[in-house]
Amino acid sequence: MLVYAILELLQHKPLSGYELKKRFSGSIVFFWHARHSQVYPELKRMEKQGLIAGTRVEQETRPAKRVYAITADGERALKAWLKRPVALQAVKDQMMLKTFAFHLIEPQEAAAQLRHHQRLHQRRLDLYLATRQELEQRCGEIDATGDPIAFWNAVTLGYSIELERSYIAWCNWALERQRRFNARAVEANANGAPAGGPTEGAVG
Amino acid sequence: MLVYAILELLQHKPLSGYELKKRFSGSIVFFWHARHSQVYPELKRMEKQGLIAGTRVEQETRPAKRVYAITADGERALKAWLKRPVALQAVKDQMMLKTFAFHLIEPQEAAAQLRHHQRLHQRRLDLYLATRQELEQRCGEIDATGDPIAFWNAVTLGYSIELERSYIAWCNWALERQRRFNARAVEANANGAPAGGPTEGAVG
DNA sequence: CAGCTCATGTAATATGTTACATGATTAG
DNA sequence: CTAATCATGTAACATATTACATGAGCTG
Repeated sequence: MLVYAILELLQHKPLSGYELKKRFSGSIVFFWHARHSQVYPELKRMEKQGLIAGTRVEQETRPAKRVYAITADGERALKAWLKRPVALQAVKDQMMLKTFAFHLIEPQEAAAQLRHHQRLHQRRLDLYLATRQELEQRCGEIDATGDPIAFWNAVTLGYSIELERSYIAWCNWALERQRRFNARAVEANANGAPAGGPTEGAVG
Repeated sequence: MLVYAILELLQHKPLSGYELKKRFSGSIVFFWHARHSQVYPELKRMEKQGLIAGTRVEQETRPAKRVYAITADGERALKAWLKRPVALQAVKDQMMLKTFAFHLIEPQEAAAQLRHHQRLHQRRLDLYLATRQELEQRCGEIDATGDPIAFWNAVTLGYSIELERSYIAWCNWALERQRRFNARAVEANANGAPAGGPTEGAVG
């Protein structure tokens, strides 16, 4: 997949490994990322395959760099991939893995984790919203300008924003449900009834 | 991470590698998964570390199996991990990576991809909803029973469901936006104005 | 000259996927 | 007897992270 992420970035304009790495901290990083230790070897492999072509570029004030441009072969490969249907991706979510076992820790600790996580996602949401503002300022009303690059950029950004909002809303919902759950448990305890042991078959 | 996923599953009851693999197709698979080729070696490593203990169990009608139980050390490790705050996870989304470059393919092809993807997520949502129904039937009104295992199971399931709904809604939104975008482009074309070239700086 | 950014790499390790491989038992 | 399920593994490969390593040139 990294191959295609790189081809996408080079399709806009030729870039060096270092510049590519920085683009992976730009808008594409919202749904794909890579470290330079992965990018440099990948560029060499791609050049050997003929998907990209590198040229050494001397600079006046900075050290020389190796700039890669996408080739005709590279563009064909990219377009072919774009047309192949994606399979459903498996979800991997550490926070959910933890939450699934929150019955093992104290309720207030679980709540703290949820609040902490909510703050992190709120910060990320703020970043995304700022990015969208920037995009809109640079490109104006996107539907009006008719620029398809800006258009699809806005569409993916819209997804990223929705995702963060979902996460934040889920944290709120989970906290609220937990409050109600704990209140009932305390109430049941006060009435002398046990709070309920583990239910066989809840998992699986 | 796989270590903790396995510890979580073994915390409920001892399981063999084969049974574990199957649990990874149960409710936990909605946010974590692993193949048997990863599970078996991991179990050996964990046993060497003393987090779990395996016993050979003979069976009457089936081949013998090796059942692993969590140890006191394993439980400590699991609880310690649960209390450590999670870092924000990087998003990796193939569909978004593609969508970001949809300006390179025909609009109707892009739309087909979006519709296809929406169908896949709808199927997954249906599975999740069925799972929730099952859970509610088995455990009754969860807040009432007071079972914390079932409670957190329901909370994570709620997230999975929300996630799929977000994706489906996003597909609809993207398709609708694309229709409007294309309509304007056609209109602009009819008026003799070009539909707008690539905008420098839309990416980065 | 100390610390920063630019620029590019390698090595060790960890994680994850696909394919290969084996053998028991059961149901039809 | 044949296909399916139960049960467990290894090997090769692909992907990704962390740490190590170097050196140019600019800024204060």
